[in-house]
Amino acid sequence: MYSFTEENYLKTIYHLSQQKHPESVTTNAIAELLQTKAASVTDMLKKLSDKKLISYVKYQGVNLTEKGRKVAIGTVRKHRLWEVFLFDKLKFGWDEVHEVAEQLEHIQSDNLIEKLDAFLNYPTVDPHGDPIPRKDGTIKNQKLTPLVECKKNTQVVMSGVKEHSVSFLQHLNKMELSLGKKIKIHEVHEFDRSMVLMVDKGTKILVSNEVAKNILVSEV
Amino acid sequence: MYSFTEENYLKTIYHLSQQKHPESVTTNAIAELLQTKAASVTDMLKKLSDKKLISYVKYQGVNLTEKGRKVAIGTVRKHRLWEVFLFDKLKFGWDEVHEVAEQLEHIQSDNLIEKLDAFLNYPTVDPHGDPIPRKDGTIKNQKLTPLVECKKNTQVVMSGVKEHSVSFLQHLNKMELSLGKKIKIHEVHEFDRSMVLMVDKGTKILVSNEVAKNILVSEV
DNA sequence: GCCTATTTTTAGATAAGCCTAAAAATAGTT
DNA sequence: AACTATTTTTAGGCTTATCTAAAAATAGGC
Repeated sequence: MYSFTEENYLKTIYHLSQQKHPESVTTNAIAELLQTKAASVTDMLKKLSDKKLISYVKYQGVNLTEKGRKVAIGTVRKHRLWEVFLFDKLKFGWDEVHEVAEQLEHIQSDNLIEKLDAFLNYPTVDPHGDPIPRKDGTIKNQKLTPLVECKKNTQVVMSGVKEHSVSFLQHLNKMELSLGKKIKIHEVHEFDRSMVLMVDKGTKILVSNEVAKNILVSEV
Repeated sequence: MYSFTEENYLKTIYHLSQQKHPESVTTNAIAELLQTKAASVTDMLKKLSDKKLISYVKYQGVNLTEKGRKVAIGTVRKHRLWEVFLFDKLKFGWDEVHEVAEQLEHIQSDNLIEKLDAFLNYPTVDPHGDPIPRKDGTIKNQKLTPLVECKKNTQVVMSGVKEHSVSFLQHLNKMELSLGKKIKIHEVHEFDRSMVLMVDKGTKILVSNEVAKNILVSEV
């Protein structure tokens, strides 16, 4: 139905319109996320606009139409289901799944996605804790709290990450921090806002403020 | 490494050079299998030749080089592993797997294929009984016999198909004939060379000569 | 051995998606 | 309100993979 490239543009516009608050998404922002040039983006915006997938006013940025949003969410759904497959079944690390899912998300077959969903037992979140859109396009967003906001002595469960970079995820691997771990905030250092955590009742570990800002937790 | 299109051309040339006997594969044959025009094929043959993937002499047809053969076999391996995944894990019918595997085979990740292979428990054949090339490029070809060559009262196991069309596979579904079934040749009608089979010691069924020619069996 | 039918290749175009360089529009500062 | 810096768009080109139509090479029948 839609090309590899069109799906990527729509997905990118969707992600950008989620972040921050913006009324509309800018050409440069799209170019940066897609690692391409602004001129190429403008070209594609015209095409997507002709196909009624976005509303686009020259120099004013873009927004997804309902039609475009459906395509974008469909792509996100496929991406995250494949990530679950790679992580749960093929034993990829959570730092490795994204790259391969970027390719798999463009496979065209509704039947495939439905069967994959069933095979994975209808997962609700991907390996990074991000929600998987349902077939009907709805997304159940459980709101997670940045670890950094937790008070001393509270007990929480690691349930997501804000930052998705490979280097951050690998850093968490080294610290043996992964989704589902029970975390008790043992101490908060005033000086640099670093935190001492007790993970799964094991040894205490120290995480920087930078790391604590990017870990998302939920109540026990 | 190689584009979607290049992989498809190489795979097609590989399949054609397996079929029949031919010293070299013709432009028209490639065009027909790929559902494209001879002129387009000529263009691509030049490019593949420049990349040393095929040996190509104008008007004389093509052959894969060792390099090209490796790429082709790699693609066949990926295709067949994905077919096993779709059939065994996602419960696709054997008449449905090919189409989706045509897309999945082009996903680029050696790691993915190794992990998929392990997850599937290192299968040796795909859902149609075709051998899955090993990682090193070798193919273990167990030779199968067309059912039509079997004598009355012999007992065999259905282990492959010669014809891969969706309509043939669906016809076999209707007859409840699938790989692994034990078949006893109960009778062979001289008149039209049709055969009466006893399948898994159940009821007797009649298969036409056309069908019997396209079913491959091995010894019990 | 020639002549015709078929196959294959060449020539010239098209569409998608990308690029650079230049022009136009917008936004921020005074 | 004007000037400058930034953003965005336009213009013109490139590559990949495709096409049609015409030309060239090959193969088969006599």
